[in-house]
Amino acid sequence: MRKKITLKQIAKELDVSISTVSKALRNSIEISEDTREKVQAFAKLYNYRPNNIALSLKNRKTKTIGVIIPEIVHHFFAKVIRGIELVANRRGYNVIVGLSNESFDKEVINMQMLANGSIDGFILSISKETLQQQDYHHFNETISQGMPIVMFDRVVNDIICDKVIIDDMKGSKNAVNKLLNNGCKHVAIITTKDYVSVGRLRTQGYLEALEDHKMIPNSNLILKVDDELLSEDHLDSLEDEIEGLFKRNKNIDGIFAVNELYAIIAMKVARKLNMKIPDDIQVIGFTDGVLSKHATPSLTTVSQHGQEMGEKAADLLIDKLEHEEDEERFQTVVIETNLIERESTK
Amino acid sequence: MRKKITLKQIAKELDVSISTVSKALRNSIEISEDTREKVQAFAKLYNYRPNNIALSLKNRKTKTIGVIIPEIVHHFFAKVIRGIELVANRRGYNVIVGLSNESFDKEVINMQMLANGSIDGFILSISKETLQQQDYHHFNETISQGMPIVMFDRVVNDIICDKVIIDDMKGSKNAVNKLLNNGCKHVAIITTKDYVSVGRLRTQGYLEALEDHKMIPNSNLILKVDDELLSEDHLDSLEDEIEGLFKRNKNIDGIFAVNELYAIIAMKVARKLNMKIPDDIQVIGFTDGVLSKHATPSLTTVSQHGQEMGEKAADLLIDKLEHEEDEERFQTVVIETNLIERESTK
DNA sequence: TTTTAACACGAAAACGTTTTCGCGAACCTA
DNA sequence: TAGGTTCGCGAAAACGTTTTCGTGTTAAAA
Repeated sequence: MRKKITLKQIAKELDVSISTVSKALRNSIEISEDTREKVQAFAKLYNYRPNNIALSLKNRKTKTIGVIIPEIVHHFFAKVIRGIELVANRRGYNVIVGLSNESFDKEVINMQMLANGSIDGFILSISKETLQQQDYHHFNETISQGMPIVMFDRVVNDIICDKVIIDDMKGSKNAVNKLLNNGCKHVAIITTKDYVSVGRLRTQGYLEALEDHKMIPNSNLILKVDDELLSEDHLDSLEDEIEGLFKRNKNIDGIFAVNELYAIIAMKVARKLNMKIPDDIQVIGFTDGVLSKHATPSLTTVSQHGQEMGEKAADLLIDKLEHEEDEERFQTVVIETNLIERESTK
Repeated sequence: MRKKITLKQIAKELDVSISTVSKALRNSIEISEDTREKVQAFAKLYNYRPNNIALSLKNRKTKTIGVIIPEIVHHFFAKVIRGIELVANRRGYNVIVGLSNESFDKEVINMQMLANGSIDGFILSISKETLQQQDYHHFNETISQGMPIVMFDRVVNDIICDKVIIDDMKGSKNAVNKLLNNGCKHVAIITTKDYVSVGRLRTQGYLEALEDHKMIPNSNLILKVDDELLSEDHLDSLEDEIEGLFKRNKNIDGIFAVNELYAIIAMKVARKLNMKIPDDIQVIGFTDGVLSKHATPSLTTVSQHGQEMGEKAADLLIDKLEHEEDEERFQTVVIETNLIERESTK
């Protein structure tokens, strides 16, 4: 077992000083060609690589960015990470991942674990519990210590930092417009409780689309699902809720769901009730995941461009890290959504 | 903006030495109660936290583990990461993620980026390209530098290290047995080219199950899909290939697919050809992902327990990191698969 | 030959910790 | 009072780098 070699060991072997070795490896003109070649040959032979930790300590930057997300087994977040990793790597950064698991405490702990020198900045999406409790002190503290944060998707106005979001309202408005233009007269929405900002905004988009079409929203057609239902065991009761929605409103001919799963389950229920998709009922979901693409019929959906969000977030963060100039200028980047039309709409 | 405070600054403020501050914070008995309280109060006030990088350098361990996977937008790998993160966090470790994107070069580069002091050990699953080229020097070099590796799922015998795998052969044998016991007479398999070890093993399990039932394998019923087809654009040709399989073998009444997507597409094709599932044809997939659960009909599948694999891998690695004793003993842990029966089988 | 300049290299500090060792002061024991 | 303990604290080394500055040797200029 050959442990990693250090400058000191090279210096000793070659009977020169550490400084000389360091300079020789960095091709300093201070060092004679002779010595330089000797040192470089030796270093190559022993496969010398500078120790990252030592560099981090010296430079007081780690070239590592911390990513805190609520959940990783999730198509959207996975895509975001892929985007982050892509540009981080391209720009010479590593990515540390922490999962909050939608819990406030885990979010705080994870951030503390990383904020003590391990990383140069954060990219994160806020956990549901944090959104619910509206306790953002850990974000503000981190920022006030001079560590930049870029938030994506689930953001909040109270925190002043760079943000990457989609226009949830516009995206869902487009989707609902599509349904209405396709002739739907009774479009229902399956959404979440309001404290999830994206749920609230998407509901708003739905309402605006109706308004534009001079239609009066019918509260019976708005189903606000309790988020807990997403935990695996409760899928059945989610199904029941949706079935209830259909049965109470026999005339439903369009469904807009604020996420993929809701839409898929809605389609399942529709099928069970012998409604033909898209003839009797048209369905649009949000977030383009693997389910939308491979469901039968495949699902028309609002694409969120997770990877692009990740890339943009990473670029914003690294820009901030590398140019202290515009330290105090924060931007909110809006990624355009688009409607991917598939078989669930006409 | 209050930058993070250091021992040195505390020492200066309180007019004591750095050593005293350090000891006081760690409750050393060397320090008088007076001083201790004074220091701790000050530290608390300024929210002092030891700098991780400095600790890493001093202790020559980073309490960070590096994870290299081929792809993150993938249910199975995401589950593994979740498992890794879970126990890593519980045991005081961070997780750095690198994506090889199924490329040999990116795998090598990623490992080099991390192996220079950034992490204490690796957990990884080998990229397809690496498997194809059978070039494992980067693994061996890393190991010979004294950095432990735990491999999961896609492993290879040539490398001596801890491994976490499933019994692919047994899992698929069970699945095919299920089909045969359910009365299928002509079971086809949709698998990958042989260089993907898991594909090869699963094919072998299929053959063994046939043999156990005294059935003679029919090469027409074995479809080896070129992996490139998985790249998004080629889904259509994958569908065509499967349709060809069905049309050439009108008597197929069972399908075993070595992954979820192949199974889903097979079901799609079957439906297109007006075959009823599970009456005319029964289908079983591999890897329990979101598609299997939410497809219609839902898919019977061999569950791979990704999260458990991740947890086990992390435990193995951290055990090795923290107990140098059994440094030279390596184990291969086999996680049991089980068949999740759903609507696609009788 | 003397002064100057260029050259080649080494010493040391710094990044932020922890820990070993040493040392002075105060206290106790004989 | 002399010697020994205990107490409380500080100096310094170490982890592995990079970089600034100083210094001795040699070659060029006067």
